[in-house]
Parts: sequence; structure tokens; C-alpha cells
Amino acid sequence: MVDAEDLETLASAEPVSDDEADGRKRRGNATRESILQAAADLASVEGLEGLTIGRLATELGMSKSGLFAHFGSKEELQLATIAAARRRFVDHVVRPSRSLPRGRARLEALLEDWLRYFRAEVFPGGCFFCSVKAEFDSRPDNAVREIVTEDMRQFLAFLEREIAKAQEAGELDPSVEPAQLAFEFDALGSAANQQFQLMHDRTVFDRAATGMRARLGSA
Amino acid sequence: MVDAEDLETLASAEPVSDDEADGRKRRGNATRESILQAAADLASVEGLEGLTIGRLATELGMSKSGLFAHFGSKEELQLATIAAARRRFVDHVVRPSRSLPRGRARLEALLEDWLRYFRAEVFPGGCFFCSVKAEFDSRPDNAVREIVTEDMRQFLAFLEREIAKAQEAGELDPSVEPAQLAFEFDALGSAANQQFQLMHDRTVFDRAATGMRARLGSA
DNA sequence: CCTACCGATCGGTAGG
DNA sequence: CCTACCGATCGGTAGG
Repeated sequence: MVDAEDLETLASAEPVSDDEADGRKRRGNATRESILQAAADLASVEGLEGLTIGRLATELGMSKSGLFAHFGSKEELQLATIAAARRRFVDHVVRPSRSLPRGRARLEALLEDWLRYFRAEVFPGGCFFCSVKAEFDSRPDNAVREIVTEDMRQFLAFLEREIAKAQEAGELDPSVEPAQLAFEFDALGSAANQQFQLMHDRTVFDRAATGMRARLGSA
Repeated sequence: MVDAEDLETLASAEPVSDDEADGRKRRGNATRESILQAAADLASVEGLEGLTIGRLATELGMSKSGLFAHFGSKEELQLATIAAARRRFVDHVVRPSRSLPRGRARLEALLEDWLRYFRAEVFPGGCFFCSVKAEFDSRPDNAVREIVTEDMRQFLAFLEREIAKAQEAGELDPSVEPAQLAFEFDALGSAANQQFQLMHDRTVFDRAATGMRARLGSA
């Protein structure tokens, strides 16, 4: 399903086409992207259903129908907002550690970047994907639910690959199943995000980091 | 803040007054409770904002204003729904293991009951409190947010006490900080609920149980 | 991108 | 507990 060497789905965005001379489309894309980044901020606080076209329009100083014209429906706006949020997530969590050689140091850097992303409130309402997953997790036959589920699967698979590479490098206990460890890392990080949003107590990040360190072990 | 011997806030419900002869109030309370249990089911799927008075009324075969008359406002309905959901949570998770003597066996029973509560979908949309915490975690000055935060604190404190008692009994490694262990148990259980709701894959409960067993250790 | 509008639904009220 | 209603807001459309 997910190629071991391939993070393209997680890391790719719709490419900005560059083969037309006039700046109209580019400006259009820039407008669209700024709309979607504002939408992602709003949705991380209010949810993707609470993200209403009227409210977003007011916030952007646009008319409702002017904004609506960029998308065909509320669901299209929701899906485009998820794609924009994914770009921001990749920039803050997935990409930075990719320049490091594979192995334990890179895995640790990834986990640190992930906790930093929560702590810095890269989205004003905490992790966008944590919010949306909880909001849509029990709605059957919903496109939003399906795409965030696939995103979660990919993130878990991504963690798994980094864990396996650290094991292959002999820098991590090979007796631990990568999928089990990925589950536990995801649990610790997600719980820290949730509790931080509720309690505004940054010591939860120390708890998550402590838990992760214990799972990584000393060698 | 929370007395070590006291689970009253977590376990108590508004007592049903019994000192009046006529059954009107009792019937009223029964009606109210059935409304609120339906409300809790609905909210676990749609969220506490998605729980609209009109929808709940339709589901119960009542008029909107007839239902509304039981509560003064939507916020009152939300708070009463939380109290009803708390009763169900206590019945399934908190209460059963309380008949066991304090110690490791009781802690393990509690964790098993908690996972069973997720697995059995005691609420149709998964854990009511997991949903509501995520929905309200980034809304400032909100009564719902404050009460579910307090409920979470109490549940964590409850886990902590059970952990400490198992340590005092010499049945659990005393070098682990109870609050750290409670954080990790909460993380593992919450992640299992979330992933089960999204993926409908019951192996996540094995992952959570495996993680918990590893944290409990062999002695 | 706008104004002007649509039917449906929201939380809530009046009056019984 | 009901019918009948309120103003506000929802997603969405017509027409420019």
C-alpha cells in the first residue's frame, strides 16, 4: 500500500503549475492558499463542520458567495482545507528530519519535531489532524473521514519505517515490533496534544518525551 | 484537590429524590434520564454542538419546545448530557473493579474494563469523553470545556491512586512515578479508542493491552 | 469577485 | 407537554 521509500502522498501537495505566463492563475493560487491556511487555522479550533463559509468570509473580508465560488461545495472546502493543513504538517513534522541519515538519530529528531509542532501550536487549536479525526471518526460514508483515516495510516506507516531503519542500523532493540512501537509513539504524542489543549500545562510534553525515551531504550 | 479515598465526584450523580409520594417527579426524572441517555448517544457520534434540540426531539418523537422545556438552554442540555454520560462511564469503567481489594489485580481489572468499554462501544460513537474533549479543547471560557477538563483530571488522579496502591502492596515497580504511568495508560487507551473508531480494526486493543502490560512489568 | 436572494434549520419564546 | 412563531445563520444559487 505504502512504498517503504515513498512519502510522496504524505509530502506532496497539488503542484503549483508554472507553465503559464500570466500571473492570474498564480495570484489565484496564492489567494486560494491564503484562504485555505486561514480555513485550517479556524478548523483546528472550531472543527471542520464549525468552519462555516460565512464566518471564514467575514474573517477574510470577503463576501460569502465570493469565497464560495472558489469551491463547489462545503465538502470541497473541507477537503481542500485538509490538503492545506497536510502541507503545513509536512513542513513542520515530516520534512525537517529527512535531511539526516536514516537511523535512531533521525527517528529521535522526528519525534522531537512532532512534539515541538504541538508545543508551538502550529495550528491555533492544537494539531489539526487530531481535531478532525475525533470530529469525523464515527461518521460513516464521509469523504473527510476517509481521507484523514488514510493520512493517519500513512503517518503510522512512516513512523514504522523510521523505527525499522533504526533497528536495521543496530541502534534500536530489534525485538520490538515496529507497528507496536509506532502505535505507542502516536498514543503518547496525541495524548500530550490533547491534554495540553485542555490544561495548558507544558509538562505533558515531558511526560510524552519520557514515555518515548523509555520505549526507545538505551541502545 | 481530590481525596485519595474519594471517588464521589466521578461516581456521584444528582440523587433521585425519593421523599415525595406522587410519581410525577419520578416519572419526570425517568423521562429526563431517557432523554439524556439518548442525547449522550447522539453526542458521541455528532458531538455536543451537533447535538441539536430539533434532531434530538425528532428522534424521541417529541416537539422541539417540549424537549427544550426540560432544560433552560442548549448549554444546560449539554451539561446535563455530560452528567448522564458520566453515570454510564462510571457504571462500565469505574465501578466494576471497586469490589476487588486494592492492588495490582484491581488496577489490571480497571484497565481491562476501560478497554472493554471502548471495544463494546458503550457509546455508539466511541468514548463520549474522548469526543467531547477533542471538540471543546480549544474553546476558551466554555463551561463544557471546563467540566470535561475536570473529569479528565479526576480520571487521571483515579488511575494514579490505583497505581500507587499497587506499588504500596509491593505488586508494582515503585520506581515508576504514578502520574507518569497514568499518563501513559490514558494515552494508550485513548489512542485505541480513536484508531478503532477510524479503522474498525480491533487489533488496536491488543496494541493498547500490550503497551499497558509492558508498563506494568512482570513484578 | 459582488448583491440579492432561496429554503432549511438553528436556539429560543409566547401562550396555552 | 403542544402549536405557532421569532431573528439569525446555514449551505447554496441566480445573475452580473
